[in-house]
Amino acid sequence: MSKNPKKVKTMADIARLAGVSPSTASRALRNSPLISQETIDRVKSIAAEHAYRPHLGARNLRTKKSNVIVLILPFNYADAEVLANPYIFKIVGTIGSKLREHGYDLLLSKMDDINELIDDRYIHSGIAEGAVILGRGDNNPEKIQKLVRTGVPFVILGPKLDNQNYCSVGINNLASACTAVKHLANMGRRRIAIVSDNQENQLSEPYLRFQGYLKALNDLNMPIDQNLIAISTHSGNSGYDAVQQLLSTAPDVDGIFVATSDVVAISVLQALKIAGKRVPEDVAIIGFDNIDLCDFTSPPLTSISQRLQDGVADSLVERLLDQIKGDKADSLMLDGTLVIRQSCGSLIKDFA
Amino acid sequence: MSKNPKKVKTMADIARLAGVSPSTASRALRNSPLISQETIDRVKSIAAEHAYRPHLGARNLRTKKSNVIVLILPFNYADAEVLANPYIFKIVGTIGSKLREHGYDLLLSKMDDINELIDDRYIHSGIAEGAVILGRGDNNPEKIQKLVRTGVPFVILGPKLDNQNYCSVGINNLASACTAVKHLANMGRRRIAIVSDNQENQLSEPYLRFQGYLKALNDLNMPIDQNLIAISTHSGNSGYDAVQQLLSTAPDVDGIFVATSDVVAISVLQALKIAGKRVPEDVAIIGFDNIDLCDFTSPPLTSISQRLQDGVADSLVERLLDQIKGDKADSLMLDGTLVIRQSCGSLIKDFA
DNA sequence: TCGTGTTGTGCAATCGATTGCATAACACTT
DNA sequence: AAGTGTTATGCAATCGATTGCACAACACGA
Repeated sequence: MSKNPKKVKTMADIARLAGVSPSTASRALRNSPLISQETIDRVKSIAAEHAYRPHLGARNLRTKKSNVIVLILPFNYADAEVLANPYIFKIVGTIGSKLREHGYDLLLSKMDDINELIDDRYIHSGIAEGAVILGRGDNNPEKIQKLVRTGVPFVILGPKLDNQNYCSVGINNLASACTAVKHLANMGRRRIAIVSDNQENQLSEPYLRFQGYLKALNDLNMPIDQNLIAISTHSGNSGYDAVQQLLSTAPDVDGIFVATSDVVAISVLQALKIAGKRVPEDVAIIGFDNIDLCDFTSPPLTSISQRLQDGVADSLVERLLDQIKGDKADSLMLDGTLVIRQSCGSLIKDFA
Repeated sequence: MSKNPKKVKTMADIARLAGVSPSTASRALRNSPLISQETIDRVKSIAAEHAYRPHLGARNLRTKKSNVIVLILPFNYADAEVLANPYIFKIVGTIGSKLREHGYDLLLSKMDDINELIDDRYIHSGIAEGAVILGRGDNNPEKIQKLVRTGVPFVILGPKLDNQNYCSVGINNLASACTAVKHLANMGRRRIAIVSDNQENQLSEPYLRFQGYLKALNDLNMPIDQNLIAISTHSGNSGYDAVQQLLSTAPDVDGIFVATSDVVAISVLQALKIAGKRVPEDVAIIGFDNIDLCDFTSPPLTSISQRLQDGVADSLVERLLDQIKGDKADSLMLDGTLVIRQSCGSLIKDFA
């Protein structure tokens, strides 16, 4: 509309055009009760006419807010393996959506060095106000404690640990794994294997899931057999190796809990078929994450939902914003939900 | 180390401790040749001792740089359908990784209103310096032209259109689709169907892929049969409906080019199996995107690679940074690569 | 000894919006 | 008419780092 909108950039320009001071213009644009309605209307209409937008960098500098949250991904950007997991993507989308409702943008980062990233590079430098950390990854407790001491607001997506002095939101990995394994047993499986990834870190999710597996067997008075334990990476083809191993060491395996992820579970499914096993007739499978694709494998894959849409994302965002406001935030741990499809041999279609 | 690191926050603090002026401190920290080596060393060691980090918001305000690029996702954050597509995630990871190498961070956004987002909310307000737009989405050419006129640096990931006056980087969708269909024909298929999504926008990728399908049939002197044309959404189960339709209107279909995405192609694969069709013996399939999962379906899915890792991401980032520097950037359109696996009935394992 | 360079530093303005404080304009009471 | 409020506005400092310009200190040749 206007001939040269390029000329009008700052609030001072708007103020000049409206015949008021910059402070009045600032207040008018923010509907300050200090300013008369007449002035507010005039300033606003001039601002609108020139498509004026405040410079958020300048505002942020003054107000010490940035309206940005860093999202720390549990891996290197270039790490195609884990990045290919649709579950991570779902997390990004769901949490991003919630944060946006509160006026926050999401900045992507990776977990090369959690201290460097959060403390120095992002928060103290004014880029972001807080962080969402997707899982503890390989970070040892000391590293997280260093982060806690900086006072940076953050929430970790993951299970709550014993004596934890920071905020996390997630599902009970141990209990959920236990539920999955017990379900396989309830369906009549007696030789239940686990496929899991690196458990070096005793506080990690893989470790907790493995403990859940052990607990279930223990509760059921079933023996623990090393031949039924296989290790995977997060790669989409690591299920092949795991199946090969299991079929050679325990050819009578009749159930597999794939604790790593659904992505690996799907490759386990394929590998079993290639090996001539029927799923679920010969071998039942349960995965972890409940990705959308579970509905479309054959047979559809039973899996544990981390309840992103169903409490976790909302609570996580709420608790992060609480901390930014200066309040303390408690951790939250929900029970995972077993979403039953055909791969586990159940006839039940859905499970409350 | 130091007793109260909290007290030292700004460059003025460092300057005071070093006994120099803030300007000298600033120059020292940036290795200005104006400052003596002795002073540089002293200032730097004091800064290091106090773990000082410059406030990037303040720097950005002064230098008018933000080192942030907005990534416009081709859908609403909350739109689970498309978000579940692992291909999008791969894009984010690959482009994010490249940008990081150049010191840029990635801010996520969605394409609710391309004008609002880029022109007002991000670039002119100083949050970001440029944008990467994942596909043209539903934006009509006028909208993109408005964006062009604002002078905002951006690159669209997608094919180059005729008479295009802005920068895009991507593969030739029409030619790639044509290649796929011709490959099916070369494998002896004579009743080749297409599953494609919304083609309302005549400049969109679905439209171009459909044109490629028509061109291939035309080049091969094969008839165009409306019964061989099915529409899908991006949902992971929309392949079911498409297959149902095709099998009823054209029961003799022996090849399907799933132009929408591999995610849909996978559901087409499942649907065919449920319908009792063997793949590739009865029906051959080719998908689009070449997602990692293609290796793990049964049979593995032949697909068209958009060459993200292989030219597209690098070129896109390079051209965006050129524009930010003030240079013009040409568009680039590569040929997609047909990655041959078993689903198309080929015996060839890989294709150069 | 007086210019003329060279080198190193500091002053103060700047980026653009916000905000504490002062004050002007006006009404209204006693 | 003087005093007390109320309402609306402007001045100037501020957030923290950067940078053009001025200038001090010193060396050097003439």
